[in-house]
Amino acid sequence: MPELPEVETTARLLEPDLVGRRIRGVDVRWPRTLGGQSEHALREGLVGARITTAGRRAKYLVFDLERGRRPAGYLVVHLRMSGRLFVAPARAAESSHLRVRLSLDRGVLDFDDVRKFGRFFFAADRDAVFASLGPEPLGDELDAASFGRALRSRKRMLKPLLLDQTFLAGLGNIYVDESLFRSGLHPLRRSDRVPQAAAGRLFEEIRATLNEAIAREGSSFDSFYRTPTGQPGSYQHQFLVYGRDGRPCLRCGRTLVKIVVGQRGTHFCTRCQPAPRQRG
DNA sequence: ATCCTATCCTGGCTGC
DNA sequence: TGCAGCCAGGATAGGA
Repeated sequence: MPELPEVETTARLLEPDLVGRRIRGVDVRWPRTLGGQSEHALREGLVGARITTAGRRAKYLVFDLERGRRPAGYLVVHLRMSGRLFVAPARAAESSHLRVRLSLDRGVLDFDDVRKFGRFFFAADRDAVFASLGPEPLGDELDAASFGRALRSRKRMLKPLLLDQTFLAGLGNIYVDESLFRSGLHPLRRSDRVPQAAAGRLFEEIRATLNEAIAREGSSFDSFYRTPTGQPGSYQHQFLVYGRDGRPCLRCGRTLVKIVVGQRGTHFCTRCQPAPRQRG
């Protein structure tokens, strides 16, 4: 599933083909992909604009637009579960679940999305879109001490808290499970009962996990995530716990387990991640 | 404040 | 073989 590393990879690989391109036309095949925005508004925002950057905020792809050297809003895309964004030659065959196509001055930008959860829209104001997002785990506004303070300021289980994009922006189910295992923290531990040393460890393991996943262009273990070049990522080969329930822990050998927390499959080792005492 | 559930969706899988 | 039913999951909304 596209989380921070997959979105970062998508932005990086799209950049050379997209930056400098001018948008000529907009073709919407599944209107709900616009998330309530009208097709007219999308067209008004995009047609004639030039793409000047390919970046990421949390799990959103963000493309700066310009008209005559003046900033002119943003193209914002969220891949959600199964979205794929890639540049193709203008006459290439359409992918099987095409939702939006932008005609460019060179080729097309296609948004393909099997499950239709993805979003693709124009935003005049970037802050309005991202107002409720928490800090970037790889950004410089956060360090181990402030992350520890943030954990202590909440009274939630670690797993749902780390998935909460208003608390920390960019983690999803896979990288939360991996980071908790690497930190030796049980997913049901209460955030305000994590000692500072362990909080600092968690912070560093989150960053290390994300950086390692970016270096391998993300994780591809089902038919969904592929980079814009169509290649799978390779971080799935590094998974320590995700999807490994029933198999031995690579650290201690105990059989890994899977439970459901907040309706999310949660994978961990009962020995390496000891259960919290009493209720948290 | 936090938790829980439902919603959106489809393809792939299980079980009969 | 066919088919019904279930599952995965990011974000969000509404209720407890």
